[in-house]
Amino acid sequence: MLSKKTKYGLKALSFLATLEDRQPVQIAEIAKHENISQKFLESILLTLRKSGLLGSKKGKGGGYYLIKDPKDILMTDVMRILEGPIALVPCVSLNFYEKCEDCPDEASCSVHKLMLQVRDSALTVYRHNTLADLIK
Amino acid sequence: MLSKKTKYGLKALSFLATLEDRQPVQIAEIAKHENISQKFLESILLTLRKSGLLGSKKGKGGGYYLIKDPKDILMTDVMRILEGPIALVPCVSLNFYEKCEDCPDEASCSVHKLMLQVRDSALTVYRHNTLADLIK
DNA sequence: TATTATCCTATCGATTTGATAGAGTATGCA
DNA sequence: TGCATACTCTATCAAATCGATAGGATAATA
Repeated sequence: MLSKKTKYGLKALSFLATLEDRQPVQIAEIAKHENISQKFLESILLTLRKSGLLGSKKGKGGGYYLIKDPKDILMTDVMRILEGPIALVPCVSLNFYEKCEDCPDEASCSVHKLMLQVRDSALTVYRHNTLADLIK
Repeated sequence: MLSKKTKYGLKALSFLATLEDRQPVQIAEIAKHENISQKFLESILLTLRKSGLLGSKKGKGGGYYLIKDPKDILMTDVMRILEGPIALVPCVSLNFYEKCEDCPDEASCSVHKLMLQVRDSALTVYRHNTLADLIK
């Protein structure tokens, strides 16, 4: 299941992408527009800023804004920042690899074999979608 | 993330599928072979039996066994039984559909659009894999 | 200097997860 | 019949995660 963090983050990014200019938008405005708890959204936007997708400005006239062009923001990056691993098990993760302690041999593991395919199919989707694609 | 329930369930099914005959196999034997907590596995096998994938026999010489041929057991079914929805959000689920309360219009929702693609790509994988494919 | 709006940490209740305990029930066999 | 075996079922539990909230710190604007 997709976490609400990811869901809200995607919605916030999409909203910012629909705006013509790149002027800062207040958290309150985004939260209201997307029906999201403002305080919860605060922490999400902070994550997105720290990972380099958003810029921010404090004080009057401040808010959050996209740093890059929506067509240059890949879903692979967004998903990894918000949701974490794209793979369903750590032993098939490219960016968050971990060995299973109960599994003696990955090559002969049926779960590994299946989840490798699922990961690749998801990766294909995320690699072919930018933020610009989502708001078309 | 894949739950351990699903992971263990898949491993148990795979183990049973590798056996030539369809004689009952004790929980203890499966648990030992796959390094799984026996009590936890008990509840998983019970689920698989109730959903029609496994048969069971009580008493001496009892245990669990596959009812169908491994090549007739689709991963779509196995995943839905063990893990639940294949979709990452309920609003794009075929078998567990639920409307998002915060989203006024699915057609214009960017999350919906992306998750629809992810669901379809995962479905394709699960539909093309049977239990027989996993143990090859 | 006052106001505005992000930054950051800490906490909290609810839910889920993985695991365990133990009594009940059906089967096979002597 | 009686006993051993192995699944059946319910109840419980600790730990982790999730979604959300509170409140003060910090920086920018006017």
